[in-house]
Amino acid sequence: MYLRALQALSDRGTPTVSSEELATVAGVNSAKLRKDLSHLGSYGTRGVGYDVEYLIYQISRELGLTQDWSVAIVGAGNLGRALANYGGFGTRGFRIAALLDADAAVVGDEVAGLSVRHIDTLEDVVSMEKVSIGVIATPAAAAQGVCDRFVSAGVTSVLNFAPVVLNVPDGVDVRKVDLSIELQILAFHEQRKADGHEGPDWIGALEA
Amino acid sequence: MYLRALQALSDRGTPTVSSEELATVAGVNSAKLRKDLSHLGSYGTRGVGYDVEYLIYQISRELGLTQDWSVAIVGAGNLGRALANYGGFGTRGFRIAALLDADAAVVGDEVAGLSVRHIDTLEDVVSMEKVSIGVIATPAAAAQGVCDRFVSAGVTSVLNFAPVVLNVPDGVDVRKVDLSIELQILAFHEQRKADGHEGPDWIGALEA
DNA sequence: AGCTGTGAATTATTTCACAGCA
DNA sequence: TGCTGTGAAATAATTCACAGCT
Repeated sequence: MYLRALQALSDRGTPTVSSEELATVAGVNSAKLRKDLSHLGSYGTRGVGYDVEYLIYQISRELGLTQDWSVAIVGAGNLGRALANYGGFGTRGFRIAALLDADAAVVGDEVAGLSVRHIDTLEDVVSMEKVSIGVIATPAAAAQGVCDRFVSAGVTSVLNFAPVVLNVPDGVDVRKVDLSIELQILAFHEQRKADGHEGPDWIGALEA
Repeated sequence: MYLRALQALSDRGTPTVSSEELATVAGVNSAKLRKDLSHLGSYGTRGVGYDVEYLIYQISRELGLTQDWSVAIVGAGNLGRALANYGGFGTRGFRIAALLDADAAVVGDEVAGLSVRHIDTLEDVVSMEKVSIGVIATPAAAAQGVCDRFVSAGVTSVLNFAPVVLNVPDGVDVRKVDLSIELQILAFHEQRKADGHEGPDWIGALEA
């Protein structure tokens, strides 16, 4: 969160920022921001604030973004292609090592400078390219199988876009992206607007 | 979260569930689950548990998912098409009312049973189809312009996939989906595994 | 003077533990 | 007996407020 706010400031050429300013941009209290940042170390200067570039570097380092991570995407449908073309990855320390698909008809297609490879090469790709994160952008039915292959090939982090819950052994991290959740949150707010804002007062919980 | 867990139980045909079971599936403490559900009302039965279907209905109603919401997607690139084809929407109370694009070359394409319409019809689409949520799946440069048009057409909820921060007037909700955030979280865990789990102990904060 | 870093105070969340109902 | 619903207790997160550095 702070990193994104800082990157926006950096793009704008801002050299330093106070906890007050950065907190406002990030939408939190300035004392909380200072306490959070203090966990990383003392990177601010009293009377001045934080050096934007230096703080970006420190947060990036803490988050493990100063090294490059290789990512393999399985599923070269619209979602897989959208992900491969997604600008945010390349510039944020992620390298798309390969785009794989089970359908022979799309194998060989050029997407984002990559040639789509057949799913049978998954194990080769993982070991050759030292893939540490596997992205599953397949139909629901294929997801668990792909996940199992990732895991046995040694991948321990999986990002799942398929609408199924994946079973994995201990030590493997799975994150599930459910695109309808965001719509549900918007619909909830939309309903509240229509209701004229009456109703229970525990809604703050959803703001995050 | 509870809704998704309940839907999984429902798919499996489970008729009732105890707070203990549902809490385990959802990954929380059972007392917390009971307290959360008690905010909606007393829908459980002592000695038995919760009726899965009834609880799904009650939560859905509270979240505003029992009415149908019309959604317009702008941007018929890979991401827009992936969203239009995303199974989760139709079955969860969201109707894709239209898919719009500025490029005349894609206008008229058939995607997920819809014909891609030209961006100039945005205002017509919003009023004719009573669109309450606008989805922006355009390149970054076009996003703010599309957002402005949504807002002046009366849309008060926007889901933004473009990697820019949108400016909107008060009363308009924007949610930004940043696909690289999920990778960053995985990379962070991946780094910790590689480090042999030493390091600061405030990492729990990222688990959510 | 202007800001950070941080103990102390406050506020919120989570969990315990059990009364009471089916 | 087996569970929910919920006060009370414990724990955690946030904010205040200010000492101390530049």
